Amino acid sequence: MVAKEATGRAKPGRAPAPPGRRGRPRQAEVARLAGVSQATVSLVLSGRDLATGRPISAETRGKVLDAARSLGYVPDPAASRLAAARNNLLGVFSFTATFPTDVRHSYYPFLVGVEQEAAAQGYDLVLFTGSSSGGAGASGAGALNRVRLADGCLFLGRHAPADELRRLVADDFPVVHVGRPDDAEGLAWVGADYVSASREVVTTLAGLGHRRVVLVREDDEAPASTDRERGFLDGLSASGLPAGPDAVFRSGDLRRDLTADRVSAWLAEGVTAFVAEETDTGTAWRALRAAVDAAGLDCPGRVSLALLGSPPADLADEPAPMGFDIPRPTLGAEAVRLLAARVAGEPARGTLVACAFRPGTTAAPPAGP
Amino acid sequence: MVAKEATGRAKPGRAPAPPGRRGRPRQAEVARLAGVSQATVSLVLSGRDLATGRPISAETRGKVLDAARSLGYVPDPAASRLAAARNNLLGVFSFTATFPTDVRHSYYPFLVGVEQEAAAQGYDLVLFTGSSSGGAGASGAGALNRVRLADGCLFLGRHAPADELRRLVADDFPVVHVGRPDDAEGLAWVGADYVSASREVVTTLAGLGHRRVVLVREDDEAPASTDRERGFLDGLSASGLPAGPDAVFRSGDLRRDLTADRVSAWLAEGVTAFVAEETDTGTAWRALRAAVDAAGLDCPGRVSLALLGSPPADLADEPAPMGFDIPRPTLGAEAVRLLAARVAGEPARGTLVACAFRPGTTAAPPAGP
DNA sequence: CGGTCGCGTTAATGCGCATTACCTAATGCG
DNA sequence: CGCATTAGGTAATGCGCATTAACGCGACCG
Repeated sequence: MVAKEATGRAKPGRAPAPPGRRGRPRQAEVARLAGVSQATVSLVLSGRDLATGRPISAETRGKVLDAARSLGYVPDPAASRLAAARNNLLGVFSFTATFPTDVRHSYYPFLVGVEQEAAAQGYDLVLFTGSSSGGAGASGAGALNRVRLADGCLFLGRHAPADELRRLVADDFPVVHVGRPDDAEGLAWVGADYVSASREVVTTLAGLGHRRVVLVREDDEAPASTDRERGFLDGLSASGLPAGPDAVFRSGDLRRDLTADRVSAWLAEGVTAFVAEETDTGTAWRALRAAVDAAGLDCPGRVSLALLGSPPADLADEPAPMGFDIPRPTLGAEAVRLLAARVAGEPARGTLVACAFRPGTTAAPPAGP
Repeated sequence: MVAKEATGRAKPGRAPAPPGRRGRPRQAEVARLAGVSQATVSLVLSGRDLATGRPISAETRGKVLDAARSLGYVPDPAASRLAAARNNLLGVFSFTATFPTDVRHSYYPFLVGVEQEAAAQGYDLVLFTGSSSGGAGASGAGALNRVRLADGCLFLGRHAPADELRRLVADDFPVVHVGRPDDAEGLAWVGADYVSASREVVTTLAGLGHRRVVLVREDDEAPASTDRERGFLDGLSASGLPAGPDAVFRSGDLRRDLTADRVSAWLAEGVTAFVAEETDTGTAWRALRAAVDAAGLDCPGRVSLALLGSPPADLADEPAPMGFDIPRPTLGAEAVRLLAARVAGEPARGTLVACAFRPGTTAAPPAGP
């Protein structure tokens, strides 16, 4: 029967019992007590017998269950996961440092959705911090490799090192980027639908009676900016309003260029509403408000204002501007759903999540002439 | 050399490559690439060669390290742990559901500290989702077991299933509870020092000239409540003020019992300041404010008020009450520090974290007679 | 110049569980 | 009654890593 005592070697490999494992009973002990084999214990306890048409007699089941209960058996997750070749872990990698307050405002609401959906899908979360030299890997090159310990990973933040990310994607490691990337080559992503949301803001203004609206934006080319502009222009067209180049005011230094005089001039030309893009610093919105205030204009009595996004945290007390909010929890949940699909083998794709329109109190029908 | 093809059996046990592991390189592959054995790879990567006086030549080290880097190797946490080692993962298990807004306010600030300190100590975090049917285990019995995958785990929330937690502790699994538990039997914990903070509030009031102060509290026996009362009474004694039983007003229904008349009566007796305990709902503070308002008393002109904690989120706009804030990030960081120590083998202990005194605008010297 | 170290490396082994090939007995079927 | 099934269970195997006895090979000693 047994026949391999060929080598008379001793037995190496015996490791000292690690903490947390001490007197814990194993399946083998349950098996001995129940008078069956370890394999049977595994089958019964995992319920795999019923599922896979591999019936175990009720009597045996009972004996095993009793034995397990009386010994207080609990499965070792490490062993389970090792044997099952999957660890039920989803990574969340954030490039932005954790400290800045402005990030926390977007990161944690997002995390709420991630957490909820991950739990629903049966995954636990591993948080990788881009800053600091966390975990095994340093922060330099190869830092992203840490995430391979999970079954898949979410990436947040604009400053993702493209090459390293590409490497992961090339290795077929399931990855989902949060925020539409510049170059979505084979990369799965979820993003907010700025185009539709911006369009809705504009059509709503048009519905209030505004015939000339101006968009105020910074001078960059981020997808987030161009999407908003596109939505803005779409909205104008859809409302039958002129969507020419003078409907957009673009400047690299809004604080300097967006003056009270400029605003007054627009009013004289028939402009009755202004729309600011959202940026992480809220520059456009601040400049717009400042200029309108300086011009002594009442809002929404004299001019209507809207913000294509949420106001910066420090302006949370002021009256809510018309605009839209990014449903961060939803975004997080959608990201997890997509990632789970990737892990399950589905191909990469991009997904847009609708934003929530916010009526606010800064818009009203235009004043009479 | 080889000699055990004795049994002509086929090879069972081969699991089909499941999703989620795909191209993840293993030590064996690194070994092949480097032209050494898997054991050598393990020795080099774990740095165990230097530590245990088992030197590996610099040349071999280099080859292994290069191979590992180029393959993007990361150890499998489950395998590491199974083989009696660490995986540089710390768990965070929260019992309270994550959704309720009131929880987010305390959970995420705490997480900020945890994250930062974990990164500093070289750990990554695993978020075990307590709510919902998370991870491998259901939410029922044995749900806590998932945490054994990590090297240790933080537990948040009051509703920790004592028996399961006890089991982990009994198995010598490193655990740190956040919040002083009712029964700290062998359990490591971190908590806020309500006693000292409450005392400071009282002595500050006394320093302003108040000679009679009343504490308003609900009728329960949570450590958080009794600690505050103790600190309150300590503060009175330390200031040479009467700390008799009539210095504490205790009621199961403050909204009903704490009336304007009652407050007026206290004033007539010479009371010039009131202190409310903090609860999750802010009941005591709300009731106190309502009564003072109803009595038409100016604060801090006529009476001084203080809150032994932070005001509830919905009252964040109102003037800040004198009191103290729980330094949640610090608490989180301290929890991680303690957990890391436990993982390293140090014995369990409890730790108190000092709260930050908040002057606020609701306290002033007592009005003249 | 044979024997011994010392050093570097490898082969073998097990952690606890899941999986599956195979085995035995009881039963069905023509 | 002989053979094919089915039911019920077991033995063997491997997941990926850490550990350690043993091995090979020069250097060094006597």
